[in-house]
Amino acid sequence: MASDRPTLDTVAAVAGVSRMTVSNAYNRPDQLSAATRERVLAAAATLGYAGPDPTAASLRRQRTGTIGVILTERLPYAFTDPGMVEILRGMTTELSDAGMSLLLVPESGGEDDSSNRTAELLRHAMVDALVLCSLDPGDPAVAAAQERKVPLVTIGHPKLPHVPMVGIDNEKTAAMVAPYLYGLGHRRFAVLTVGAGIYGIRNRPGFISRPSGFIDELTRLGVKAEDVVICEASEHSRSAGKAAVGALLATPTKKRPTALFAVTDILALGAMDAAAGAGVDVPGELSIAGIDDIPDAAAASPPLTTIDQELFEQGRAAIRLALRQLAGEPVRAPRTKTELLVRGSTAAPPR
Amino acid sequence: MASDRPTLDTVAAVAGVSRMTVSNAYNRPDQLSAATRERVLAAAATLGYAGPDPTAASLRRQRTGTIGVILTERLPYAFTDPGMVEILRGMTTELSDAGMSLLLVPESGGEDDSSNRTAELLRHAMVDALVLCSLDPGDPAVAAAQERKVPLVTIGHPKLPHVPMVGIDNEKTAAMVAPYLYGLGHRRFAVLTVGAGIYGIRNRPGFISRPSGFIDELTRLGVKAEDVVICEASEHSRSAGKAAVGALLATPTKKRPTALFAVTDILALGAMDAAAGAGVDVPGELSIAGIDDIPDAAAASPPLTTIDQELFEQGRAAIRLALRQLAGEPVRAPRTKTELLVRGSTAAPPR
DNA sequence: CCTTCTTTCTGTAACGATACAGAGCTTGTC
DNA sequence: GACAAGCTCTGTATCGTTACAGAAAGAAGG
Repeated sequence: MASDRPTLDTVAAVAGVSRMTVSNAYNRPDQLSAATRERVLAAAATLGYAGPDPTAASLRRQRTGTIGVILTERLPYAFTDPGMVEILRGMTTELSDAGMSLLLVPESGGEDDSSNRTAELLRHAMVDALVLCSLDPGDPAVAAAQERKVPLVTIGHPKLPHVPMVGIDNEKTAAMVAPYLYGLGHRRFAVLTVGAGIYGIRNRPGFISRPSGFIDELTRLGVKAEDVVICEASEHSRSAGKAAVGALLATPTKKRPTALFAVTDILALGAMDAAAGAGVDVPGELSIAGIDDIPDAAAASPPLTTIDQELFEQGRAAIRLALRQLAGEPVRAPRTKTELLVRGSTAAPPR
Repeated sequence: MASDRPTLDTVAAVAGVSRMTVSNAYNRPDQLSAATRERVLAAAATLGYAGPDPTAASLRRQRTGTIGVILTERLPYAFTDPGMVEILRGMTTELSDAGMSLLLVPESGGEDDSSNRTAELLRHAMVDALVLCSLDPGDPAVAAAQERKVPLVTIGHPKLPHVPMVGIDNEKTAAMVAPYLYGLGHRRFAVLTVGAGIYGIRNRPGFISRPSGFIDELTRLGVKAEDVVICEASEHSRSAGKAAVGALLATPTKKRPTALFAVTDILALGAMDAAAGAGVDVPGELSIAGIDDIPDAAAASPPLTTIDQELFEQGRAAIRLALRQLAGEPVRAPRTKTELLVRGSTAAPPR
């Protein structure tokens, strides 16, 4: 039955007009008479013409109408992270306004092989610009993205030359929590982060720099290193966060830290789950604070004290920067505000 | 400085080889000697060649390596819906394995104008196949998608001729909740759904068919229509769900329904928020059940009784069906399992 | 030494559209 | 009636690749 797909020429021949007229019928209705246009569209309908081929049109137009995004973790993992989802939401908001689409490039495979696969996918991605989201500077995807020679924007990390970056200073932001908890009277602390080099999941820079920023600040306040316990989750998830503080909660009350700083809200919520399970009162016996202010943070009970880093706005800003580069306008990276939101999960230590 | 972008020809000339050899250097390393390949790549590096243009390559190859997704709601809204996110997660899982990318087509603009805009974007989307997610049959995006003449898959709705559909039977699924609650002893019910024709947000078919499936089943069990109160949220969000049951909770205890069925977990959680705020004990004074089994459902307190409809698997299945069509293999829509998960938010009515 | 493979590389012919510049033909104006 | 100004419509020249078929040259085999 159906032989080859009809093209503009096929339609043009049937409608008895030139190929350009058919093209105009789709793209510039004002360039031809209504009568001709209808005749062309009728011919197209008869032939089952699907409309101008988007790929061919993009090639000719030299633009794709798409912005690509590379996320830290493998794509399916990214969707389990409310913080990432919030960034994506911000990006799509801005893209909606611009009438552009979003291309999510997955990380296929795992282990070391992923380097080649990702680079390969990136090479074939039809995009006008790329946004790199919290990638490790050494990630092969970063190099592959740079080779593409399209406008680039990074979120969180890494800072590349000539590439605008959106995000917060992880060390400084984490450091904000220290004086607050110290001021409440806490002297024994725990830090919950994701362990380095976890199989199958790449580490976000924040998993290293946030703990150190927090601890450095504590040190400055006079807290001794031995009074800071570090808990490492096996991955960035609520359940892993819960599991990671199990041992901590099992230590005798006298010795146990009275405040826990989790480097993300996900982990903080996991810690709250663990506390609830172990019968440890939050904030009565243990204060918990996080970073991100994901939607679940405020809805938790007690509501989680955290630092809002405007993830939604970061997503918007990233796309805006990409669009500005495409338009040839000058770009300068915006400052992202961070604000400590004191809620119910933190209080003075017991006694 | 930088004049025109170098192309394959430019590189070929500099490396002293034919254009095809340069192409092969990138795509088929086994088709040329290692020495030549290095020479070519060196020339490319010198020229600042970004690699073969993905759009041109796609045109020639007649495939994009991308599957497009159209979601019910405007894209930014979709990311606030954990159910949608779960479906997306499933889709990306399957796409990762296939080494393909995901294109999210936004709904730009709002109001009626959106019809044209969406169709327009769909027309330019460079994809090998499209997945339509819970769209209303009358949505202009549905027609636009069909005109594209690429393999199609729908999730949830609508059922289109020759298009495989993934999803559950909304009426039957909702009907499963009725005998369970009735069996617990409940006789006065409330249904929480999203009101029809809300501005700026299109309605998913489930918002209509689920309430009717539930109510029909109740009727069959002998419950009178006057003993079923319908609450309509202004949009599909937790807070709107909370607001929508405010009046309900304010009614005198004697008259108040003892069981509430929310057509989605989001709404159910909103109802739980409202109950908590109004001091109504769940499940002591009010049983609440939802549909979806989103991650937050199990984590809620009390954990939410709901129906698992395997959203993650639905996402995977949709992509699998699309890929199978692309491969020219026969497709048949899979059955999605639904299972009532009885948790802590439902119990026998008071007294 | 001739034949038959391999290996390595090259030309030609699409892939399916759009930008741009202009060609006819009306219409309007004085 | 001549000339400018619109409106429609048409050719030509790319956009930057890859598929395919084969050519040239050296290796292997008898």
